[in-house]
Amino acid sequence: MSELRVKRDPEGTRRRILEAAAEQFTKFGLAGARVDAIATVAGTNERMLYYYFTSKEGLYVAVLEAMYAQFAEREGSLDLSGLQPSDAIRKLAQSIWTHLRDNPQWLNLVNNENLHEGRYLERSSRLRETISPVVDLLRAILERGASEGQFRPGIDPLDFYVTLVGMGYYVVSNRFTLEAFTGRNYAEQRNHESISRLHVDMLLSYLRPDSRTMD
Amino acid sequence: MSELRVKRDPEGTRRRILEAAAEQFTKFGLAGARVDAIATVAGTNERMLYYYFTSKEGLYVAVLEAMYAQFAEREGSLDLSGLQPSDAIRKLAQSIWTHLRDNPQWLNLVNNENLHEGRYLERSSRLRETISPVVDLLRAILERGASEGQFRPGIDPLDFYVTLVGMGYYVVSNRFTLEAFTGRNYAEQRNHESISRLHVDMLLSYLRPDSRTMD
Amino acid sequence: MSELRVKRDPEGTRRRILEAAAEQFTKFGLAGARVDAIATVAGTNERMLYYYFTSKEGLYVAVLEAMYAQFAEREGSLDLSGLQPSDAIRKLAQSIWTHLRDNPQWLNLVNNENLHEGRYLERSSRLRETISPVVDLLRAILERGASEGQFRPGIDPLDFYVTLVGMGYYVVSNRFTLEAFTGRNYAEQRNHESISRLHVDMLLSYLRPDSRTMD
Amino acid sequence: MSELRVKRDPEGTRRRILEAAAEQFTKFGLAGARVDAIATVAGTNERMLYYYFTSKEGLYVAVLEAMYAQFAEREGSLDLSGLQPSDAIRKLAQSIWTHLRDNPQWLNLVNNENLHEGRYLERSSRLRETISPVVDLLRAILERGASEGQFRPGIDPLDFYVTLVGMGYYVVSNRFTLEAFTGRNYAEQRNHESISRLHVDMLLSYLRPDSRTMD
DNA sequence: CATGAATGAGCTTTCATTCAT
DNA sequence: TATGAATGAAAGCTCATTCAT
Repeated sequence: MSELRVKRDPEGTRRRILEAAAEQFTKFGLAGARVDAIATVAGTNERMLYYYFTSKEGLYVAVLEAMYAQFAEREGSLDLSGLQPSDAIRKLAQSIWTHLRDNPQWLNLVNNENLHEGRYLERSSRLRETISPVVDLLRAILERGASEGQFRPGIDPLDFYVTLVGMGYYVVSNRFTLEAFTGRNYAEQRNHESISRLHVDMLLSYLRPDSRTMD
Repeated sequence: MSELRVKRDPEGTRRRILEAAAEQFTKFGLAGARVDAIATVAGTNERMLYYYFTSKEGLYVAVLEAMYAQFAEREGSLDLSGLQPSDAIRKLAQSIWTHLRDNPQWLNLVNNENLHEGRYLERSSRLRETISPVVDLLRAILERGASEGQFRPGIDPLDFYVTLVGMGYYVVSNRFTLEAFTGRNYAEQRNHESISRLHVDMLLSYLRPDSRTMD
Repeated sequence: MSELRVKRDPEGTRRRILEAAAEQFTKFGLAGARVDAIATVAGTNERMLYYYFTSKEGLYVAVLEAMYAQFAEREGSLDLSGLQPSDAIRKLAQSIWTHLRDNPQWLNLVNNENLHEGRYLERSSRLRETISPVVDLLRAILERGASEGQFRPGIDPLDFYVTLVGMGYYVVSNRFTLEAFTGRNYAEQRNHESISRLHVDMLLSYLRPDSRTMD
Repeated sequence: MSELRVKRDPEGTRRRILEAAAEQFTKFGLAGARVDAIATVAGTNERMLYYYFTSKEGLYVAVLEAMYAQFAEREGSLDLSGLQPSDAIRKLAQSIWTHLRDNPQWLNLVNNENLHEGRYLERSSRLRETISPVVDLLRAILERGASEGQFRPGIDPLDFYVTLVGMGYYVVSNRFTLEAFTGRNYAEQRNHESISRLHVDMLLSYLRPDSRTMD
């Protein structure tokens, strides 16, 4: 917006619309966002929005795809080679949680998508593969840990991954209602670190081979 | 709707509006819900909605209050006396998770409230006390477990509670996006039980006094 | 409103509604006034308003009648006996102008009635006689002045009366737009007195028998 | 309305809306006028009204400005050069009164604005200068008349102007209530001429230098 | 590629009024 | 006599979208 405007700049216009839409959809949801506001923020007019994305919903799907792509790229570039299994888990968790904490708008979009029962996600093509690399990575770590006798065997990597992500997701996504009820703001550095320590502890306690005897 | 309609029934009208609003707000969010649809579902006309709740937002706040009250009532009535500490944790977790899984609309409302950064929750009065009874209960269990040498000492009950709730919350709230990416539907009995088992295991592993040496 | 409320007080209720209606109609006009606001100000409910006055328009007509009656009563009680013709004119004018200045809301009502082309005034019965006593009074003064050689003869008392009233009416009724354009506020004592002096001068100059030669 | 419609005609659309609004606001006042009716009369839809004028009130202010501008233009083009002072007064008065009589809707708008205590007039910018040219003109006439010994000296031109305008304003603006009470219709040619003669006589009688001795 | 003008449907809200007790 | 509950119509305004240039 504040950047220098070129007269005919198709790619730039498209990109600015997408960025503005991302901002508005994450702030207000699909129903709450205004086409008019998106155009204004993008520094163009409503017509262009339809020119490039066909409809409000089309634009919403485009934003969804872009954000998932961005998220996947970030997770895919994680290098855990040469680490002890427990350290690898630690680093993986911290990486994901930090990313979530630093991109809370992203969570709004995901929540919105769940409100719509995933309808728009289905509409998009390239997806499923988005998540698998990280789960594969995790599977490898768990297997290595088990074979080395450090982790308990037989853990489902997908459930474990979902649990790990959920720990970071919940405290960020629900930071406002949580603060209202607990008086504790989990977006604050101190509180976030403190509960993250708890979460790492919990994950690693669970992975210990002897802990299994308890249940 | 299908219930017998009495001609003059202020309490009934009010209640039906509230129920219809709860349904619509949880389905579509504050912005997405239509006043007109709420009135129709409630079997009355739009005017009554303003008669009883002043505005759409006023109605939203009323729904929010009602749902939180309902949630608190349910959690408050939990009886864990006479149970071993670890069994008490198990029962508490199962109770909360079951409740969450059976009331997914409730989570939509909470997510919506987080989208609004908790603005409407602030507007309501009676709150904070809603959560404390359960946390007090949990604190007592943790202390008893620690004094009996079964749990590690020094655990923050609030962080532990948030973690516990979050485990159940995340898989239910995000069931649609999770299914899109993992192919696994956590609303299904089998998957829900399986990951719940993982979560209980994890909580109890963490609580074991010797697990602490690991980190 | 602030007076002591009796439980069953038909006359009081009716009177309070009428007073509240007068206030609201003069402030906002017929279209702008709100039935709901009238009831609130009157300290009763909307239903009573319909009980006593049938409709909003019925109430408006009642207010109109009441205010005209009040105005007529005031003018009718004027005693000009024993005064020199020119002094009688002076006193008559001052009396009317002061009354207008002190009851600007009344003018709003009259303007409103003119906006409606006098439709509601027609609906009322006892009227025409309202004005005649003052005009009769004025006619008598003019005739006496003429027969005594102080006033020019042949003046139409009705036109003269209309002119006289209009002088006071215009500066009060249009005080806001006049101030916006002239910067002079004719509701202020000083300005009102100054222009009133001009008006009296003008009326009396015109009445002088020799002034007629000029035209 | 009945004119030929061009498909894309921004200026025309804007103008037609303004004209329709002027008609409706003068007929029914700000509160009484209907946005829907304005759009229909303008031969467009309600949306365009907001497109060009932001809100109903915005449109009202635009109408106000347009009508004042029109009024000012008309008065500004008056040529009184080469006339005897008394004839100049006569011509000025006749010009203003005729204009008022021929544009009674304009008076409705002014009355409406006074009902609103001039709130919307304030909102507008260019104003004060609207009236001054005519007052300057009048001041010059009065001074010339005084220096030539035809008029009494020391007359305040602003008060004199207000009085002059008021004479024409009152009988037109209040023609309906006046007819209800006096039975005389001042919009009719005969009656209007008759009272106008009285008014001119009165103004000139007052201006005569010797009339001043009377008071 | 870009944009101002135009549209109709639908939104939340308010209105005057009537019903039932 | 008094009042809370109920209503339908319509108000002002906003929405996503399309047309014409």
